[in-house]
Amino acid sequence: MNQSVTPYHHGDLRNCAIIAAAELIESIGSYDITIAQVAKRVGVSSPALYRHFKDKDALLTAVRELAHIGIMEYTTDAQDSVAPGTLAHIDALGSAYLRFAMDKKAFFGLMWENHGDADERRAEARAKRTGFQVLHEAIELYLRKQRPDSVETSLQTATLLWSAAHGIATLQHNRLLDTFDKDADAEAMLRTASRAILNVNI
Amino acid sequence: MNQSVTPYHHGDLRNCAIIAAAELIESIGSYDITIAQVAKRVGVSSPALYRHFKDKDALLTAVRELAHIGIMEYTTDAQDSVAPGTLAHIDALGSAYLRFAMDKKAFFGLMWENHGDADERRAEARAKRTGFQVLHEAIELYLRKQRPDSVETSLQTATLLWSAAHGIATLQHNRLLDTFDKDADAEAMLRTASRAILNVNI
DNA sequence: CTTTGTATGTTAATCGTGATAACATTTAAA
DNA sequence: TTTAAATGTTATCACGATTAACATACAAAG
Repeated sequence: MNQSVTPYHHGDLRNCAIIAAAELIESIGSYDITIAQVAKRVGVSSPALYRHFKDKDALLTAVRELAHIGIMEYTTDAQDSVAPGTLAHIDALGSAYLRFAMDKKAFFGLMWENHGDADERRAEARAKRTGFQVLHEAIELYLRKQRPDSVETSLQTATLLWSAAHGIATLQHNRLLDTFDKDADAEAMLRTASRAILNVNI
Repeated sequence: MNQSVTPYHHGDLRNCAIIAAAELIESIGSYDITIAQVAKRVGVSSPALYRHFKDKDALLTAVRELAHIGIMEYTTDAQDSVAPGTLAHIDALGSAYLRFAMDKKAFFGLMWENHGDADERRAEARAKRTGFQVLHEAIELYLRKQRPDSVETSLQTATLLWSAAHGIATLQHNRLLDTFDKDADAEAMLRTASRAILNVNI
């Protein structure tokens, strides 16, 4: 006869908690959230979350995974409209990175926090490497076509370009680009950097 | 007749607290410190610190100022041994930035946390701009001598080079350079980036 | 079916930490 | 001196992360 309202067992608490945490982070624009807030959002008591996450950091690590998926979506979308291995392809990847950093500020910040135990760290490093490889392949393809004599430097070039993109994204994220150059345009900067590093005349 | 041991009034608590906090941060390699730890280190009760700092963040902001001074020292030292406006000068500045990031990991991380109220933010932005101007001047001088037709781009160039340096420093700080390219060498990367962005043949 | 163990929730309680309140001691100015 | 302003001290709070102790549901085994 019980109308089965809010059953004792949630059924999918782990996933719901991760999503709730992500929504919360997005809505307040900061990853400074509390377990209690997440629990409340899912409609469960705080300690319940500890059945699914070792500690608060483990929950945030799970959210970081979502963030990685999110940035990967931006990346994938960006690639849809460009020809593989072109300069436009590389630009699109950079642009996607910068847009993710600005659109999802809190997630972007969270992704580069490094906490968590050794295993979590390893898993994250893997996720980042996977993202990196997309850029690496685009650059390798580009070099193969345009600068075949420089193909063997593709890894270093990709690492350098990622660094440049990351630096621009991070400084913009901290509102420092404006501080240095009030007319700074992150995307234009990255295009300039790409061309310089790929040694292409504008 | 009192042997004046630990007088009631400390005398210079504000400064001592800042230094104690900095030492603590350096010693544990993290800026995740507590007011109580700092108070204990100075030999005073926790609430005493609140007579000198609005809150914990205000203390950390003060430590950040020290960090800015520290990076400025690295920068100044770096300039001593190079001729102004040369490529070597620019390299030296970049190298100083990277070395500070690795030598003083916790401080470097702390410097880019952005918390604090509006005033504190403004003060920090000013400090960062001051540091930036050192690079900007070096680049302007360099361009004036080597690429006079590009002098008017000095601000954009400086902003871009800072971004590259920051990206490299940050990724190295997070152990990601190794993840992407196990043979990555931060200083070499930055030199490559500088030359590419300044459009100089190696 | 029931029994029973495991998974998963709940409420109560602990503990660390930032912050404030209320009170004490110095210092310095009137 | 007397008094006000600074600067310390010892309670105390509030909050948030955990953990403890207990409760309920589900699922496998007899």
